[in-house]
Amino acid sequence: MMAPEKQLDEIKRGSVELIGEAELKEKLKAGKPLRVKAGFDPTAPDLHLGHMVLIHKLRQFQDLGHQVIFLIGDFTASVGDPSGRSKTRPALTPDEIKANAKTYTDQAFKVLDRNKTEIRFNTEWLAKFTPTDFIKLTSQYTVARLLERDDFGKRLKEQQPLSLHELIYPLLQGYDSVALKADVELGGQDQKFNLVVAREIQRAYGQSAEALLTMPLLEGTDGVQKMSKSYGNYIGITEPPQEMFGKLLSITDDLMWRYYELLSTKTLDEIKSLKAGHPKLAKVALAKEVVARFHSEQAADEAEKNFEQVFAQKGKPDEIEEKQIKSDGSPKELAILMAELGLAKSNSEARRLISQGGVRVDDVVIKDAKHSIVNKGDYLLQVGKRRFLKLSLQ
RNA sequence: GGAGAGAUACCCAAGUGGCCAAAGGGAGCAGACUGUAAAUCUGCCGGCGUACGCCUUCGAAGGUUCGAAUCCUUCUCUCUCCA
Repeated sequence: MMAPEKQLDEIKRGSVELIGEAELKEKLKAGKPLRVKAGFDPTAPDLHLGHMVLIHKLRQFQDLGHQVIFLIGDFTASVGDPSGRSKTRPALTPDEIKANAKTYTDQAFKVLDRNKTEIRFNTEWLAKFTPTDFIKLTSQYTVARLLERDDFGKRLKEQQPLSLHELIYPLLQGYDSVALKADVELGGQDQKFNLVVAREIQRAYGQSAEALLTMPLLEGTDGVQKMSKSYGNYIGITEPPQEMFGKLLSITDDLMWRYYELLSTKTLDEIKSLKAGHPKLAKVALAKEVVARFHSEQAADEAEKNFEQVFAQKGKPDEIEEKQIKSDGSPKELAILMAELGLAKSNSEARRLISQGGVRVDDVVIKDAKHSIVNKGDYLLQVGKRRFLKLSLQ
């Protein structure tokens, strides 16, 4: 095993904060593999690059020879995390959770070593909680201290709802660490409060407090808000290579370096030399690296080629979705066709797109909102810069 | 338990009887410019119709009125203060 100091350097790389460093060092010196925990919420079945920041870090722990615990918060998910207000989450059935969890782990194992990962669900211990257990847990912490949390205080001030069960959430999450006897917990920066509570809960239950490693939140493709499915600014790791590549190239330059910092396996020196070159080249390299990781080298090459073809040379992708529509011989209004084909949400929207010059048929910009397609045959429809569809009118 | 405030379109937020499909901002979409970057500028931004227009929408359900997001009643939810 690597020397404790060197391990610490590796562990801290890219992180925001490491709490409990001294104890961690002691544990490392003891030479026993650490139990490293990170929790995930199985309400959304898809992982995106934002989750990968954490998983990437978990992988590093694995490489250092530690035991990684991939905790699926199936119980806490039903409690509802404090960030989503007033939306009643549909209660997932055990089957759905199982299915989500499988998708989750399958995706995570593109980065993690499956054989070295312990997968756990927190219903395992939380579902067995008796009222007595529950009271014992809740008596370990005071309301005032819970209200110290920014989220909570802010919501109170802004007159937003704050439910009782949300206050309890951090305690439950903290108990996970007790049940798992975690030595280290990873979490996003936004999880800091919950994580700190976990340390105290562990102490209250007679365990040594885990070290906390917080990672920055990856901004989504908009470059402002954290990557999240609900903001629609995410890059899902199961997205097709071309999609992934395109999204990565559309991020801002500043954001690109963040992605490098948090997701790339490139060394700091390599990144430095990329910074000296043209940003476009660096962005392509990033996009290729990510696509290669979640798909394959080959897919990455193809995605790049396709991209250059479509955008740099204003060509078309090699593969374009095809749809057929039956014609009765009468002229078909383009706008209506577009709505039918899903290229626009409504006829009106389609008309707007057309009159704004955003629609091409066989490479010709159509500006007449009343434009109709008369003859049967094949047409290539293009909306905006990147949406293509082959229409076969029969 | 008592008193008060509030719920408006994807989000924030104006609007207190007709001029409201509903100001403004953000997000989004399209165009110009580019490196499909950012910034900037332009247009659009509930649905249907080329348009005058029509239909559905302002927490929910009823009611008053020629006419309601706006007034009344009940209900649901949230917040604040007091106990």
